[in-house]
Amino acid sequence: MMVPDETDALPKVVGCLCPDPRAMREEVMPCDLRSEEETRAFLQQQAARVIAAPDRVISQDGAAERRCFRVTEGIVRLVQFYADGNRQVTRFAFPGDYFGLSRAERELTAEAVSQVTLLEFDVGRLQQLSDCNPYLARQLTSALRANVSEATEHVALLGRKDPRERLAVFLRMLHRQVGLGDVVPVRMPRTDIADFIGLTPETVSRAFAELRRRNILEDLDRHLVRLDLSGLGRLADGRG
Amino acid sequence: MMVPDETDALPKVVGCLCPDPRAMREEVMPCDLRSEEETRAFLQQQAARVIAAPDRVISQDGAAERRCFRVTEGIVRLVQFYADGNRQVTRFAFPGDYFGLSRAERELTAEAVSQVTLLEFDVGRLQQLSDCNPYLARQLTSALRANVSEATEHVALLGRKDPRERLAVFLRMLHRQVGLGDVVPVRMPRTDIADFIGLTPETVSRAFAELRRRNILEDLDRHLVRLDLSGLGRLADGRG
DNA sequence: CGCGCGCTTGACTAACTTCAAAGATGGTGG
DNA sequence: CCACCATCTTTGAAGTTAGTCAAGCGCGCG
Repeated sequence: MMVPDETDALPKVVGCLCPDPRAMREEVMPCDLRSEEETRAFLQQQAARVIAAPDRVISQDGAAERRCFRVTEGIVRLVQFYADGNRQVTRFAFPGDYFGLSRAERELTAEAVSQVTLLEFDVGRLQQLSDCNPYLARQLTSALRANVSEATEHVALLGRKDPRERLAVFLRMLHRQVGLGDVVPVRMPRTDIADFIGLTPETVSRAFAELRRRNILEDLDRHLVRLDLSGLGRLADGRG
Repeated sequence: MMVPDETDALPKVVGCLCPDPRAMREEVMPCDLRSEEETRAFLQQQAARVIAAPDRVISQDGAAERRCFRVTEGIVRLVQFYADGNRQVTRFAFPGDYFGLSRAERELTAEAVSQVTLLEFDVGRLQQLSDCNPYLARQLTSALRANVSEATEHVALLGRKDPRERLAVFLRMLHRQVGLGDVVPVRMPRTDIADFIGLTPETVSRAFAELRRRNILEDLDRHLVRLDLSGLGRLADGRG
């Protein structure tokens, strides 16, 4: 759903600027915060806590115009639904990740993959706060940069790779975000992986089989795999 | 190419913070800038001017570790090269766009599509400046948000769409960025479009033919097309 | 213990890529 | 000014690969 009026374009700087914080003196000013810890604590107060059970919708299709979230626990998937019933999983958000910072992400549907807890913010408010607090400002730009990096890698994954390579890149991303040594918990179902890497669940299953056969992947448990990281990297980079 | 040490993670806030700009008093402080215009002018001074002829490399494969750019004129493509000779065009940058703000983008190769002029910055320096100048800070976060939105749309394009739909989404993106009414200049060659939307040049050509046949697209000139925007939108959204 | 859901595997089909060649286009030099 | 050449684009035919349809398996839950 397009919302042409709401863009990511440069907004006018209004409200709380650093040198001029007199307007809202009755509350604790973000300008007064002198450390990351204080900033974090202050943010907690600004946020609403949200809990969602697996497969529940957290925010729907742009209905939450101005809300963004920070994942505290669990995994969230951001999904684009198409008229023909197809889905595109655009992103998985893990603990610590923000989502909804950009317009395009707010137009997606956010669903809980696992049991999830979140903090919910108003984007505009967050932006205002970050004008006068460099700690928050850096946290937001950092989140956005990570977001761009991930999306860039996702694009590379989807563009010109065969199923094995796609799965390899996906598992490498997963490893980077939630890996413990060479062990990675794979909590999302095959259908979510399929809609993330642009394949059908059947093809994903075959790709898993192929990685097992090549001894790049070994199942430790239903939702836990051990990876040969160098082999995985070679495959992911198209040198496997 | 992975550079594990250089991440998009939250950096420590050091150097120029708003309330404490005493350290570097001999030069004009960004904190002193009171408007977007002054900020823009100041930035110009901070930047190196770069010119590149069509198909010339602007920055290679992460060699420019800390440099980012702002396009002044022309079109830039950000490309990922694979061992097998394949390419993925990750992004086209148009006048006004920044690129290289995130780690992943700096690891790509930037090439001129057309004759190009750019401003070149040091990312860290830009970050520092933005700590004390909310105008610049907003410009950067705005650029990053736009970046995320575009990448998100690109992912949706690549995931679950047939060639006609991919081309439709691409043309809609192009229209949004450089369109004039229902006319859009398409300056990049078919091979670049192909590597952007994850198809071969032949398939792109066939997709163009299909759009022409459906009267969604009409050639005005070699590099200029007129679009039926509503038809294009339907097709792009999978309702065509 | 049995049912349901998700994952896996197999056979067939459809779609995109590949390979090949002809048709435009623009730039250069005679 | 026109002809020629290199490059890019379009079109056609054959080949691969992932999608589709269908059935079987296994794990977890009631």
